[in-house]
Amino acid sequence: MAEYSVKRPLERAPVHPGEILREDVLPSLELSVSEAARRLGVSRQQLHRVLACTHPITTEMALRIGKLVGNGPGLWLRLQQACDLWRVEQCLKDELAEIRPANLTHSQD
Amino acid sequence: MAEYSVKRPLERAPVHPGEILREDVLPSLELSVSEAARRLGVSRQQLHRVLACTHPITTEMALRIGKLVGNGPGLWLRLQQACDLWRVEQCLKDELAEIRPANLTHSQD
DNA sequence: GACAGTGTAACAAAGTATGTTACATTTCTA
DNA sequence: TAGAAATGTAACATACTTTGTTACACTGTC
Repeated sequence: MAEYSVKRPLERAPVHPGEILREDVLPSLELSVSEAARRLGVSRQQLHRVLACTHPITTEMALRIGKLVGNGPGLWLRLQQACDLWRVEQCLKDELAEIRPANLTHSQD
Repeated sequence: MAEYSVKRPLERAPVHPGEILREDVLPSLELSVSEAARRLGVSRQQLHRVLACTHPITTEMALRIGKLVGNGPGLWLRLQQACDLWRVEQCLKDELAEIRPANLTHSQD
């Protein structure tokens, strides 16, 4: 049986939302980078950085893109969060290993 | 009938995750602020800022807290994201109103 | 060839998360 | 009651990050 939505450590980095935006969304909307940036109200370079996956989709960016695309900010934020989580988890692996989970000293009353 | 999980603009700010941590989680674990900070590997002041809801739970913080509490980073990140979204949406309301949703010029082939 | 779109880089500016230090207040305890 | 520990609060410095601006080279297309 398949293990649906089982959370386990990812072995590869999640897809950056900028890639989806560049590969799928903008082409299907027939929007150029320049025009998309203009309509989003950000600079062309900033959008380019996101599409090149060198910069994250911030909360502000997610709101803008969600409005332009029409699906809201949720999807873009979730994708970005997965990327952040993976990256920070790598950097922090050693430090996290030293945090001992706290257990309740006695059951709730 | 209740409107389960219907996404509509929130009229009040969501609860900051620091409040839940301070009011419910740390007390039930019988952890003082100082000891929790020590076990999390952060400064007492930094944890205090989170508990006082003046600073956000970053991805790094969520990983630390999730490890200590035992439930993983997801819950804390979702709560924080809701706060971020609400705050940025307020500040950006005027700018977002000027973004016209892009519609497909013709149906997919 | 002119021109618009794109990729890339360097730089500055603004914001932010965090640690450190300091001090006052509260709470526990011996 | 005196002292110690925990807490709330503030100021400061540091490092990092997001963003805009400017500049330049490289495509395409008309």
